[in-house]
Amino acid sequence: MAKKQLIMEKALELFAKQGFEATSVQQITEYCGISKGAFYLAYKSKDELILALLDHFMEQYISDIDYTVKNTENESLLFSFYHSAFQTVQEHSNFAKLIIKEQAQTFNGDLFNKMQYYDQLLEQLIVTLIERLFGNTIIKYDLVSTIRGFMNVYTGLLLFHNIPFDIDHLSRSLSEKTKVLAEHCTIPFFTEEISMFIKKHRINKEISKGEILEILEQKIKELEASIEKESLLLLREEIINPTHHSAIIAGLLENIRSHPHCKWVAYLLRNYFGYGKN
Amino acid sequence: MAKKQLIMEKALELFAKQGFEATSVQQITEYCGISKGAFYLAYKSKDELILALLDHFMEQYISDIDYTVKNTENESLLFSFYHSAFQTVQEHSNFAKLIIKEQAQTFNGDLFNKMQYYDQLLEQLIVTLIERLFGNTIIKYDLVSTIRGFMNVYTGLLLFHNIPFDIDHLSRSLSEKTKVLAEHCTIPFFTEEISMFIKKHRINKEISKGEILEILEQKIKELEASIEKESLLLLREEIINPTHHSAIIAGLLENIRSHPHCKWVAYLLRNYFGYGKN
DNA sequence: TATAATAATGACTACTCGGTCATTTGTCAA
DNA sequence: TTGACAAATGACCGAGTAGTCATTATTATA
Repeated sequence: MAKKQLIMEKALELFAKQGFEATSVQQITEYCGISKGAFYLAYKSKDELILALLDHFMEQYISDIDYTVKNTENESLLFSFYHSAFQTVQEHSNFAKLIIKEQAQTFNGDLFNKMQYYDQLLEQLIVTLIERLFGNTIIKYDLVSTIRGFMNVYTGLLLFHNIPFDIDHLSRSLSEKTKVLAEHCTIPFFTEEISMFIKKHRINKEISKGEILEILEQKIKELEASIEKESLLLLREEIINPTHHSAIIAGLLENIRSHPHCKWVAYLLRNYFGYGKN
Repeated sequence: MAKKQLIMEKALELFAKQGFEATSVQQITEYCGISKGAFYLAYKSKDELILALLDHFMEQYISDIDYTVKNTENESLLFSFYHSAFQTVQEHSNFAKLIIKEQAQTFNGDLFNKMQYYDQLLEQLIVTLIERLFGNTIIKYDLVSTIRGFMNVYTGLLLFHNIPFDIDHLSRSLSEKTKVLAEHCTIPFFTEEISMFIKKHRINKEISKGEILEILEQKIKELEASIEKESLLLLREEIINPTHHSAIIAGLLENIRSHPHCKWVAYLLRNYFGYGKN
């Protein structure tokens, strides 16, 4: 599906410049050098393209950060977290621009739900990170919001001013800020009550064992014979009939973690098997 | 111009729900119970309405915060700043929602410039606030970004989750966080170099004496005889031919500061006369 | 080379948008 | 009651939209 990829890449460029609404299918097809019909052979609609685009990048973003968080010692955890996040932002700056611009502004129902879903995944990641570092501090949920605030603001600067940006330095600065807040703050805004209230008003989309198997199945079909495919097959067996040592599973997950098409399924499996340094 | 006001209010409701693009003039006129023609008698175009709306609310927002900052002792300055900001957000929640949703996402040139302009005014306000409290600390510009991050995140929560929101408590919590950062952080991200770089890439729209006089003139025409009008007339004299004591000017500014139609001109004059507690 | 299967085309439809303007309605003073 | 002026109307216009589909081009197979 080289055509799908082409469309996605070119469309992303236009979306980043102009936004979803303001970019017409016509414009996309012209920019790709294909016909309108060809577009609709690849994607059923403009909306489908947008949703596919969102999935493609958010899955990478989340799974990259997740891997980093799960495989870093506490000492450098905050630094690595920020670094990984900003790294991905810089690599996929067009997508990041698009997300910032479109933010909550989307009124398309499906799109909104998807965004919220990935948003919650990121939040969950941050929560576990904080719990690992600071335990059940009273300002746990304040720290979550604070970290998100840092990420928002500095991501905006990174993307919309062409500053000579030193991500290493930024990450060091932000992890100091986070630690300082964690150690010295005494007045939380989020009470347990309020955070429960927010949690309740969420749609929790848990991914079931069946769904994971489905995604696994599909990825197995996509790949040709390779270490990755082998690993996926073994991991499938392991889900259906758990037999192996956790070290073996960890190794199998390691095999697939950096393959672009496997990142997401690796993320899902890490969570399924409860794998991680914590 | 009751018609203009009606349109603005009703349109704001729709914009907050759906965004600028997604709201048609048709829809606005139906919601107002007027005809399309009537709409175009009040505003030359949809864009003009949007710009007018932005001016109307941002002028209030900025001048309210400015007044608070300029008239609060250092001790409670941070608290008052946050409180004033969140207060206004809560009062004009529809407008705030709109701003958050539309954020940088706007591709209309004029609109973008206006947003950036008000953005810079707010930033300038925060900078002077920080200078007053912490002097020329090395993390001055980091604090600015941090504060903006706090405002963004918690404003989002305030608006999009119907939490029982205690603004007093929130403001106390955030001012503690800000102080903690100011006192304990040692690794600034913003070097003097970077902040200069950003400053350079800005369009600085200074408001001239002439422009202030123009705005004054117009406001004088708008008002009927009243203390406010009287004060405006005296202030105009003062600009053209400065004679009075600064205490008198302060008093005159106080006279007009809370009148909705004068807030903006009061803000401009406060800056023109260099009035403030600092 | 002939045939079947697949990929790609772009004119076309049905619709929505912002904006216009000839016409009608409402409101005064004479 | 009349006439003059202002306020308000909504059918209409041109431009642009997402999506369709009969037709044509390309490729693979026999």
